[in-house]
Amino acid sequence: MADDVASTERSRGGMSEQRRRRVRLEISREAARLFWAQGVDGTSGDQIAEAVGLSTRTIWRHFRSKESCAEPIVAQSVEWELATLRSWPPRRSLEEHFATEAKRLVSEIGPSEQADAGLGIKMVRLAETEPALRTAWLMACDQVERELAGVIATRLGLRPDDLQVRLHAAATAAALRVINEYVGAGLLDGTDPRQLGDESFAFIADAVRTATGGAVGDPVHTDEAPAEPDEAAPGSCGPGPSTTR
Amino acid sequence: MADDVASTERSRGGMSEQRRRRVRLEISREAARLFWAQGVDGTSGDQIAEAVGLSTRTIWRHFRSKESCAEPIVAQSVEWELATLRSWPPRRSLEEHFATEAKRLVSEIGPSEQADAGLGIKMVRLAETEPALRTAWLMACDQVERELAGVIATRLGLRPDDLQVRLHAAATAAALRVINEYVGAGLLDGTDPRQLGDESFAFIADAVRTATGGAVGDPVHTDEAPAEPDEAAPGSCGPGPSTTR
DNA sequence: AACCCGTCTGTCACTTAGTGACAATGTCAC
DNA sequence: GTGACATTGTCACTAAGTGACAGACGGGTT
Repeated sequence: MADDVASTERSRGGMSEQRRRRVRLEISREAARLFWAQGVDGTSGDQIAEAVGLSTRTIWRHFRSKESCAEPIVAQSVEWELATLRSWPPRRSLEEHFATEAKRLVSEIGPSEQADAGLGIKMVRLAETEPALRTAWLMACDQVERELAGVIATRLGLRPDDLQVRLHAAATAAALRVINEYVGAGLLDGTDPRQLGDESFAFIADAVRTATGGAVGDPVHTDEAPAEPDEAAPGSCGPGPSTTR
Repeated sequence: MADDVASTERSRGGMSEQRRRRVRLEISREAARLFWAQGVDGTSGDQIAEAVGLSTRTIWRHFRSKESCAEPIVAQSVEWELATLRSWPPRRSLEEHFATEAKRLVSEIGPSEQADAGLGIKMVRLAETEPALRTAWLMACDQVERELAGVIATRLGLRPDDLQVRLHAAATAAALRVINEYVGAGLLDGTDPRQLGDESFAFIADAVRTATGGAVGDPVHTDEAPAEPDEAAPGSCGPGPSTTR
């Protein structure tokens, strides 16, 4: 918690990169708290600035608009899914990978992360009624989509801007968004977090397979011998969901 | 062409409903034209008002924000897809329906509609770089998603707020969005519209099947005897039905 | 005709989100 | 230390958007 900025890169031109993200996150926390307590319209830039202890001008230096103040806290709430997808080894199935990563996550999470996650869920909930916030949420999902395109492209051996890849990424990201909204709503309504968490892993794996027509989800063979000639023809019949559980 | 407002409903409170939509569309046309010519930031509310021949105050009476001025023209550019999905008879396949509707559309389209469609495509293109406009585009896609939920729910015999339906709708809407962006970019780059049009129909049908894991796209049997036992269990473990709600 | 009534619109004053410009401070490199 | 650069604060300013009031249009009643 001490001001140890030693080990971080600050190659040239100030302590940016890392410190900037911390400041943005700090602002975002306060903004989200106020948004949830008083609504977006009921919260002014001056209030946010005062709450975080900075001048209003500095707030606008870090965020281009009031609503976008919520972005970091929202982005962080999907960051773990993103990181999980990013670190998905080619030779593992989605279910396996999510199961192990989820375990690791549960053991590593601290109270601060938990609070942030709660704020993120609240922002997603607010986004359902506040169009201004919906932008922030959809932007975060947009980012997920972009990252997913990279992941999927790698697994299918195609380029990230390939139309098929983009379609898969978009469908998957949309499904993830719906699941996040569903799980978030459940958590706010008091559903048992543990059960909901377990459910959500199954949901995610299932949704990814479905949204990509079964093309993404199974282990892939990197070297050669595709052995799955069905991925190019997205016909009606579903793929064999080899539950590697 | 004449001011025949007779046949239209004006059940309560003035000629609204229809006239209001015309005014909004008129504003939207000019706004889109200016946005494309000078960028969003380079266009002021006063300019839009002057271009359309109204006072600035009236613009804000019709639109809650500058960017949202683009919404009607964007919404109209996806309206035909929406209408096509909406009128999709249960017993037909998606390919059949889109093919006949596309023919009908080509014969019915006029120069005004064509101009509007061009503006819509330009707005979608602009949305890739102008975050303010991206909101309008994503909002339109959001509307598509909602309508799709209804369509899919009907075809699968489920409720529109069923999680599975929402997942299918979200994935499908996302795929449609990507196709629209792809086709729009192609049109602006000078690809032959006819060929691109034919392509897009195939894309859409294909994408809908893929995005829903094959659950949506085929004719359905309304009365009974599903004859397609694969649609209920789209993945490994069917978590959906046990909604703890 | 005059009259009323409701809606739409314009004008103007006003709040607030967001920017530009400049000065003050703080930090690193030397 | 001093100079270069980045961050922040202060203040004046533009532009988005709202509230309030008044006039215009239009249609129905007598």
